[in-house]
Amino acid sequence: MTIREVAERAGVSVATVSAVINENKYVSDELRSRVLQAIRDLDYRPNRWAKSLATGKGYTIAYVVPDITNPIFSQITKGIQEVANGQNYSVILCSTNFDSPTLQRYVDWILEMRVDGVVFTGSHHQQSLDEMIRIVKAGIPLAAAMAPGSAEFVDRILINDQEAACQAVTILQNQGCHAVAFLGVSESTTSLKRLRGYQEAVTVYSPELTAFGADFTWQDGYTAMQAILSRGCLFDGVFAGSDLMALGAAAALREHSRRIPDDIQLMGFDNTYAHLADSPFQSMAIPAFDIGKTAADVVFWRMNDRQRPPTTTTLQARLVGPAAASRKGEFQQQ
Amino acid sequence: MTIREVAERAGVSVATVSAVINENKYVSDELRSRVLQAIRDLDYRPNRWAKSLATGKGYTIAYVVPDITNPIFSQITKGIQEVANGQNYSVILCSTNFDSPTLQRYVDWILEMRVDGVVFTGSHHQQSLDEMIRIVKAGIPLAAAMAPGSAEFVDRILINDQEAACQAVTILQNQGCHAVAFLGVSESTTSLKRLRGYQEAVTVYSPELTAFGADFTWQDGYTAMQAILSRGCLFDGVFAGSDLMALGAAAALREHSRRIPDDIQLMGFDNTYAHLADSPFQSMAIPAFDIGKTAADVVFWRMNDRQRPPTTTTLQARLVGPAAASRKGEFQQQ
DNA sequence: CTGTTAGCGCTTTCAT
DNA sequence: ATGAAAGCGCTAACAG
Repeated sequence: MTIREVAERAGVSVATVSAVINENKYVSDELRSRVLQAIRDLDYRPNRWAKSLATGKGYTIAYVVPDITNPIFSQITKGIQEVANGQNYSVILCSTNFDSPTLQRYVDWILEMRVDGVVFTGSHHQQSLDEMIRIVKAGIPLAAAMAPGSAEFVDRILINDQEAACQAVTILQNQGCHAVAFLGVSESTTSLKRLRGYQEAVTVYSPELTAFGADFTWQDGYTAMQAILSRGCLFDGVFAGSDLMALGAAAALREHSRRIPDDIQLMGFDNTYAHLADSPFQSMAIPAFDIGKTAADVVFWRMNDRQRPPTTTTLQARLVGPAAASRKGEFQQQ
Repeated sequence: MTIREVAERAGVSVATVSAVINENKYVSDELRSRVLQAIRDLDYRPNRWAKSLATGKGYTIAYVVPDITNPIFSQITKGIQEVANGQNYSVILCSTNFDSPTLQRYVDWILEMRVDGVVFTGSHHQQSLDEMIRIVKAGIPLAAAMAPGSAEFVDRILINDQEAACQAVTILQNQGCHAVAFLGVSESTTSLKRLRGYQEAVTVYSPELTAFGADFTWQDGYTAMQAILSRGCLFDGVFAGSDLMALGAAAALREHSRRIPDDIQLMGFDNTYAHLADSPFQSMAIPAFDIGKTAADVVFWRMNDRQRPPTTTTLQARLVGPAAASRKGEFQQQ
């Protein structure tokens, strides 16, 4: 089913058919309706490959992400989709599963596909930076969402980690906490920023109230909390690096017969699971959907101005309390 | 950067360059190395659009999904990716957010893109069926994962809902439960199958031990559990339609001072959140990753045999208990 | 207003 | 073993 067949059937030239489809040239009503009829008769659909080849535009943007299973990242995906689809672009998902060869293959593919733009959420590993460089060098607009600090050569969308952490701890203090523990992740620049915010908020910084895991998982939260508990120091608040860590911490606290929120105030980060806990806790919500939207906006914006120096957009995390939390988890199977 | 420039630089014809790249014709070592060198020098990458146009193959398969945020669906995505990438195909994500126009736009797009295959997870609404029909009519191989029963005209990948439900209830009974309550979803064929399995397992079927929500959410589980509790009938086990429902049910039970698992044995379905609960419960795990893999396999298989009548593949749900559950939730931020 | 035609970059006979 | 050239389906000057 080609444009030529449509043209023949309608008794016009291919140029006319093209003009009708793209509505970019004046065509008499007479011919237009004949063409439209032929298109319907034949159930014709323009071939995107040919169109892209001829125009040099693919109308696709790629989203590179380490793990689509992560709720934050799938929310970001949604945000990207929302604005991309609004501009008639489609989004190609490149989920690398934290695997180097996979990441590299995807970037190769992105380069071959002549994708119009890329949103990138990577890790702090060097490879992420290298791959971003390859994309940028190829002249493809790229926005890095929640990128590590070292990615200043590219448009970035960040959240106010330090400030948010400071706010979170301050809120706990205002709610009556005298000593807030901090559960972080070593080797994470994000966690480091939050630690700074924490230090900013506490009047005196006691290292024995902090503990660090290898990652933002339940297990890391559990272990870190145990570590602090075993030190025997007093505390009445806990600020965890992620909701999953908070959940792990809650389990550890429970084993030590500390009650939430009676004995201990718990605060998570990212608001992915806070409302599902037995004793719902507060959490600083990462505006993941908006991050996605903003990242896509930045990509489109960059498409029209390739010269401007790299930009940084900072979005605000916001507190979500047990009261405010909607318990309506979305889960539909069919 | 075109194949012609590479050819000129290497002092050969474009046909030779093409042959070197695709390794499908004999080329002397001499020329091959000159070509490869030129490719490196120019950092040349073949243009996928042109290639696809010339060959009629796009090496992409699309995954249509109502909501990528749903952990089950993102697991399926991973499975699809795994096999697709293994065959050098890429996966395009079409997340419709349960929105009709979006779904339609995506299918239009799939048709224009001349995608090589489609994996479809839809709802039980008529539109899903209609869109699947459009795709199939266009001659594109399509596998429906967890599709409603009415989609027999297409390759399907299902799970043994009825049998799994029967097993789940039987397990509860073997663990000492005398009366198991059932929390389902009205208007869901999946839930209906599970209800049948439930009925199969219980010796006497008491409708007052069942309740149905509008969806598989926390809230629905909470409300349904409340409904049963308010009837005052005795029960010592609960089989919920999803882990989220189970979590909601747990909250309701807690409010009525019923302890898990001391007073009540709780069983979820899908194993998405069971291990995160305060009192971890059992759950029938949906093999989502395998569903994705199988669906993709079926698509590839269908690509090579378009005549064979539609197939149905059934995968087994399996029990995951609190003991077996790994508490290592995956959650990495950066 | 409409049609002719030359590409877009790659593959693939078919000669040589 | 290599190259010339004819497409793949569409767009966009350019002519009329």
